[in-house]
Amino acid sequence: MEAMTIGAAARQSGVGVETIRFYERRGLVAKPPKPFGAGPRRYAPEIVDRIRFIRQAQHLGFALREIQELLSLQADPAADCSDVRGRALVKIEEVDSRIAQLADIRSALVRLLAACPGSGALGACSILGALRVSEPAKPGKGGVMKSAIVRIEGMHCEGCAKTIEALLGAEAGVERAAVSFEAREAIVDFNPDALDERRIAAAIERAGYKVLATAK
Amino acid sequence: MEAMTIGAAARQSGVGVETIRFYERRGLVAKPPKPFGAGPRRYAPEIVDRIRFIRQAQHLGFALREIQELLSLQADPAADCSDVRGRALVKIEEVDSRIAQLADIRSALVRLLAACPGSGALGACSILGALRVSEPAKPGKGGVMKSAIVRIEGMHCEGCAKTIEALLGAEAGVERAAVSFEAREAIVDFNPDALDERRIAAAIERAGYKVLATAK
DNA sequence: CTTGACTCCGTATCGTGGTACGGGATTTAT
DNA sequence: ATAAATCCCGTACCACGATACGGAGTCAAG
Repeated sequence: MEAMTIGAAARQSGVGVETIRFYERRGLVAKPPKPFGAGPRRYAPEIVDRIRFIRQAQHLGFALREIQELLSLQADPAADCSDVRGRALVKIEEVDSRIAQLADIRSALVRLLAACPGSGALGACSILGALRVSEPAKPGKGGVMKSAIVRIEGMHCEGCAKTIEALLGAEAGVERAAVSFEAREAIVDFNPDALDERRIAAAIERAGYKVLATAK
Repeated sequence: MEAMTIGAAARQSGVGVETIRFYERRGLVAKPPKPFGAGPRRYAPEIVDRIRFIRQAQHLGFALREIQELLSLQADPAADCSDVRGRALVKIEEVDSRIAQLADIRSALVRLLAACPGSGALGACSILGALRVSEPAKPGKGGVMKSAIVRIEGMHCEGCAKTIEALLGAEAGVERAAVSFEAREAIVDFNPDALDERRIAAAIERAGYKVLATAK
């Protein structure tokens, strides 16, 4: 196996012909020179290794642009192993933050599910309701901040208080939320343009607690 | 605030004008009819709610196509809350599998890092070497699995236990995590190449609980 | 000497979620 | 009255990683 056509190279490296051409256009692999006269380009077996390298790195979450850098690093005599190590570290951090982000999404979804009655008319669907309510809330755009004290019934423990706090904190327009299990109340600072007491109460009730009254 | 121009609607819902037009093209929001004679289209205030709904759902990981379905569901008198619930469940599963995939990537990267000398010539770089060779270890390929029992302080209720469990499950390298509120402990099976007890403890403490000790 | 398989090369298309541009009409503020 | 802001509408473009298409050339086998 000394030199092969693009089709053979594609089969050996497990990608499509078009993909190799695509990598050539992107500068990830070299395009062999046209043979004298006519005939197909001849690919050296190293290209297969190079393509496998690319696919491996992709599996690890590296983008083609980053793989390109790894490959030039590989060709650079002045490059040090710590350069590569650094890139791996950065990638781990990226993966971590993506995971954390997904974990947030997950817990928000779980929260919605937990508050959902499970069946019945859509008008009462707490999931759709939660989606309807919230808002992006501009960060402190000089808008007046309002404060509400909400009495809550049905908390069992400090953990419930924390749950409600997190819930309120996630609500759009809420600047700060403090829930006391002992005092059975929540103190919520919020942007009145984005939110009102009714909505706050609704958010708490959606989580399965009872709101007694709100005071300014 | 009865009807507004597209610009006002955009400001109120926190998106750009172009985005609203884009949503109109995608059929996510209705395009108000042109007023008789001349003048800008007039948007009803409901559009703001609808756009906020869309953004909220996006935050939860729903694609625009899926949001479109949620919106039609909302308009469908025959739709049931359980339909919505089902979609949320599916989305959670998607999020979970994406997290699992990222966890695999993470542990592969960590493994590479662990084997890396940290500096020196690239020829000897084990990371590049591993990429050159094929195939990252498949999960459960005889890799030793370790088990740890972690005593936890600060759980208030069964919900706390579930929280920690989900958290640990999302940690890279964790194969299985069971948290008992009654026993005040977590049993974690994990890949020792990707993780150790310190990291597990750190993950739990990050969530606000206290770890007492770990035993093999 | 024809058929089929393959190559070459440029260009177009996909899906995802938008953003940008440009020219003309109109509305609002001064 | 005029300038600045907005609106309208179509179209083009961004990243990302490919995949598809079409017409022409080349090659080996039957």
